[in-house]
Amino acid sequence: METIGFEPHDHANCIVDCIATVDTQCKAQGLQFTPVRKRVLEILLQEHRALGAYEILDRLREEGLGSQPPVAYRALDFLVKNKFAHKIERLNAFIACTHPGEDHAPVFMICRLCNAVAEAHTNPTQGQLGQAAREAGFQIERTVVEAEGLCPNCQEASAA
Amino acid sequence: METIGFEPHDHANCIVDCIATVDTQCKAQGLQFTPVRKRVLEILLQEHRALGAYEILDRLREEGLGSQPPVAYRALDFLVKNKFAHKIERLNAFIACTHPGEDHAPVFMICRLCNAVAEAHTNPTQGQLGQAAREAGFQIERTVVEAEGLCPNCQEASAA
DNA sequence: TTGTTAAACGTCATATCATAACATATCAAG
DNA sequence: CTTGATATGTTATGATATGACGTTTAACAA
Repeated sequence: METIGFEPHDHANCIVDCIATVDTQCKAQGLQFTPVRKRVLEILLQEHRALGAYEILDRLREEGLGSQPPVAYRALDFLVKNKFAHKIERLNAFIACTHPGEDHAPVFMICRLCNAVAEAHTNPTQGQLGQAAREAGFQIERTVVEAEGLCPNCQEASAA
Repeated sequence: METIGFEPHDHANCIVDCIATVDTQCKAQGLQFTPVRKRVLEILLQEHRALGAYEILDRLREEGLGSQPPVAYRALDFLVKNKFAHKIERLNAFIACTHPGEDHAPVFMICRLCNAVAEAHTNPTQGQLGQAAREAGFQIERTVVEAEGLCPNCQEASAA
């Protein structure tokens, strides 16, 4: 289980790499990685926090890439559907995926102070949720797993 | 780990019992279980599915108990804050708790066909989410765990 | 009982999040 | 270079949620 989000890292590189990976995957799968879609993913990648659709729309508008809500929502739908981004249900907001395109069941940790969001992965059929589902005879198709609390940096800051 | 929601049960009784339990707990904790709050909980208990705030508001309006959104939202806030009800983030909707007042970390299974919602409990600090949090140094305060899929009844129905 | 204060309620207005519908434009394949 | 599918631009509206403020009610001490 690896987690990306709270530690410092080579951010410029992470953006470039991620865009390149998605580009490759779109070509391989016959998906159109259009300018709006690419720009939305770049905007998401620039922050390791969740952005609301209208925050994204504001930036697109400044750049002349679209000014109406459906423009942002359609790009986000594309990214989410293809697992290049995720929706954080608790925040009604979106975040770039740290493992673009891989079929996975993400788990999020949301810092309530700095709004950073870290993504980790689990196997949904294992663990307590999987056990509860088996006991209930429930067939899981998708999972939403989000924890709110304090990231390591903000724990230190608030202890001081 | 016990789960309530997909099996048939004595529903009238479950409503009465739950209201009585909440009533007792409110008295013990000095909370005001007002008519609007009680009625909202009853409305939620009548269904084992999640109801939107405006669905609840519609019913309150029919009964003359309030007609503006804040009436419903304030009652729901009270119920959620005191763990007498939960918000299902994935649906932006609310459901009565099956273990009113107990301090617990609920887990939900949402049937995408019949919209039934079952609640189970886990220990958030254990399991894969707890492990991911420990590895990341993240301090969990609240969790949102929701699975979407098919309940036992709808699996049978769709297999037929 | 009454005065005081905190909590709850009624209401209006508005903020925030999201999509339906339809016309136009672009792209990939035959 | 046409055709069909996909993507975009735009208008309008639907759905979810909260801020603000005045009034009412409840809890409680004097």
